[in-house]
Order: sequence, then structure tokens, then C-alpha cells
Amino acid sequence: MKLGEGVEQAMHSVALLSDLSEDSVLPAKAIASFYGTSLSYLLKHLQALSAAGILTSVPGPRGGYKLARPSNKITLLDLLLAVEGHSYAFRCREIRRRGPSQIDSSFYTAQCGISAAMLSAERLYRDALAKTTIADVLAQSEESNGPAVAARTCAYIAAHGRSLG
Amino acid sequence: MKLGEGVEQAMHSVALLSDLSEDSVLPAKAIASFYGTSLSYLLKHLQALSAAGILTSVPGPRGGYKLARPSNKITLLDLLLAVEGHSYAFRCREIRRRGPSQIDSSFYTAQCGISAAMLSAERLYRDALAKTTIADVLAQSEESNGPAVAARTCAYIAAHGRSLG
DNA sequence: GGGATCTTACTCGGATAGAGCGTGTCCGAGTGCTGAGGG
DNA sequence: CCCTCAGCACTCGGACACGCTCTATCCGAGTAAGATCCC
Repeated sequence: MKLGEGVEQAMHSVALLSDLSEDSVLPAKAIASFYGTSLSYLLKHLQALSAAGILTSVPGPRGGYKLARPSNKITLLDLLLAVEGHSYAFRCREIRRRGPSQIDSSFYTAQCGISAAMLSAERLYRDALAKTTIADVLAQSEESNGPAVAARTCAYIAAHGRSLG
Repeated sequence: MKLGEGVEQAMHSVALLSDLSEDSVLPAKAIASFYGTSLSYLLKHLQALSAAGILTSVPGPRGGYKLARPSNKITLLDLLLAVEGHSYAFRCREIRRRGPSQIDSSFYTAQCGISAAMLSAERLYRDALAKTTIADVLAQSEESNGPAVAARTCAYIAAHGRSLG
């Protein structure tokens, strides 16, 4: 029950890219520098987001990343699944059927009750994340943190963002 | 985002022990054999459950494990935390504060919005598991699977359970 | 024959190797800018 | 002075080692039953 550090990096990266004008891109190097993380490692996850259709990448000089759709259409679940994969955390191995004294499989009509309960809880988790967009998070964050933080990110974007030719 | 296989083993083990009379114990060897799992590996998790106060262990010959409290007082969350640890899956590293252009920490009054949203979803997950007891799962499972499965476990318990002297 | 004691076998408990995956890094492919050279 | 072209620097993309956690295992400590010996 542990999420990789790449999840947080991906989410913050998308949050940063949200402040970018539509016809601009921000290179991964600038994102890594802004958050003080390893560039190579961040690229790994940005590429995953790009493959999932969340980000658009522009190669070459003056290239970079930008959002593929508005931030109010990007949910935390989208980012989580893109980085960590789509499989559920709990996977039923059907150990109830193993062992020496098996009975016929037809007796096990329904799925394992434990598995059902675990997956049901996990769906609640995913539903909650699916209802929260990056735009929601940013709106709440700015409200509670005040304007200084937002000003800092805007300044950084202005300094490192690049408009597409 | 992956749960260890020990979680499933622990939960099924507790489910099996639920069918045991109060003054009896079941050795780990019998549980491992029933589920076809490795004894040594199962012991690791049964010990974790014992340390968490969910199971009671009786050493020596005719020893074994039994529930420390009734199965309707044991929730899936208890088992999950005992096996996987109490820390949350998402851990905020505060990468928003790192990087070259830090501003004073006092500006970051509230916690990170992303962290808040992730932890909030995870609490929903935990709440759902905290509301589900092993007794609930067994009741539902017996209802959907029919009596043959329950009969098998009862027979196994009768053959391998040991009453305390 | 009864009781104490010693051996024994069985249990849990903690410490110890191996495998798989996440973490971190590196080098290569592609692209647009830039400068020089020629018309 | 303007156009063409080659070189180049910068970007993303995929392939490659390292470390840690999970998986699996082994050996040691403790205990109660059972056999044995003594009274």
C-alpha cells in the first residue's frame, strides 16, 4: 500500500502546466528545476502522461509539454492510472480454492466476498479521485494559500514558457 | 499502488479462524495447508496480526492461533493496517516548496491541495473497510456460495482444531 | 502403584537469502534555430 | 541584400544499472504431552 513518488511529481507538473497559455509549452527541464527533482526521472512520468493523452509533447528546440485538454477535464484519477497503471491494488488470487481438500469449482459461484469488499472500497477511492479535477485543486489551493504562491508560479511560467511558432 | 499477497492470506486466515469455537486453537500449519500457501510466509503475517492484538497465539504442542475478539469486531481495515502498516499510500513530499525560487514558508499556510485531495479519497477507502467486518463478509459469502463451501471449512476445523486444556 | 522428572516432539518467533519492481540515470532520434556562403 | 543549405544545440523518447521492499525460507526459543525412573 504505497504509491510511487512519481504520482506526486506528475500531479504537481500538471498543476504547473495549467497556468500556461494554450499556445505555449514548457520544457521538462523547467518543471524539474521548479520542483527541484531529477529531470530524467520526471521525464519518465511526463512521457507516461503523454502516452495517456493527458499531455501533448512538442519535440525540438523551443519544444516542451502542454496540457492536451483543459485542467477542469483532467482528474486526479486520470493521473494516478497513467502513472501507476490501471490494475487494482487488491488482486484476488483465489487462495480459497487451493489446498488439499478442494471441492468442485462450480460451488464457488460468486466471487470471493473478501475480494468483493476490497474492490468495492477501492472503487469508492477511485470515484472520489475521478470527481476531483486539477482545476478544483488549484482553486482551493489558491484560496487557502494566498496570492503570493500563485504569483511565483506565474512569474516562473512567464520566464520559461515558450509560445509555439 | 499494489497490495502484498499477505493481505489476502491474512484476511482468509481470519475468516477461517472465525469458524473455530472460542476455546479452541488452529495451528498455522493447518491454515497453510488449507489454503495451499507457504507455512513460513503465512506465519510472518499471522505474527503481525498477533502483534496487533487481532489474534492470540498459544505456543507449544496443541498450540495455535485463535481470534482475540469476535469476528464482528474485526474489520478489514484492522487487517490491512496490521499487515501493510499504518502509513498512507500517498505521502506528500512537499515538492512545491523545493526548487530554486523558494519563497518564505509562511506563505504555505495550508497543506498542499493535491495532498489533501489524495488523503481525503484514501480516508473514504479506509472508512469503507472500517465498516466491513469479517462477519459481514462471511455472512454474504455463505449466502451466495451455498452451504457446500461452509461445510468443507467446518469439516476441516473439526479435523484440525484443538481445544485448550 | 503413584508421583516427579527427563526426554521429546510440536508450536510460535525472529533473523536470514532471493526475486521483482520502483527509482534513478544514461545515451540516441528527431527537430527547429542559426550562422555562413553564394547568388 | 536575400535566399539556400549545412551545422548545431536543444528537446523528447526509449533502453540500461542500482536499491529497496515483498516473497520465500531456515533455524532457534519455549511449552505441554508422554515415557521413564524412583519411591
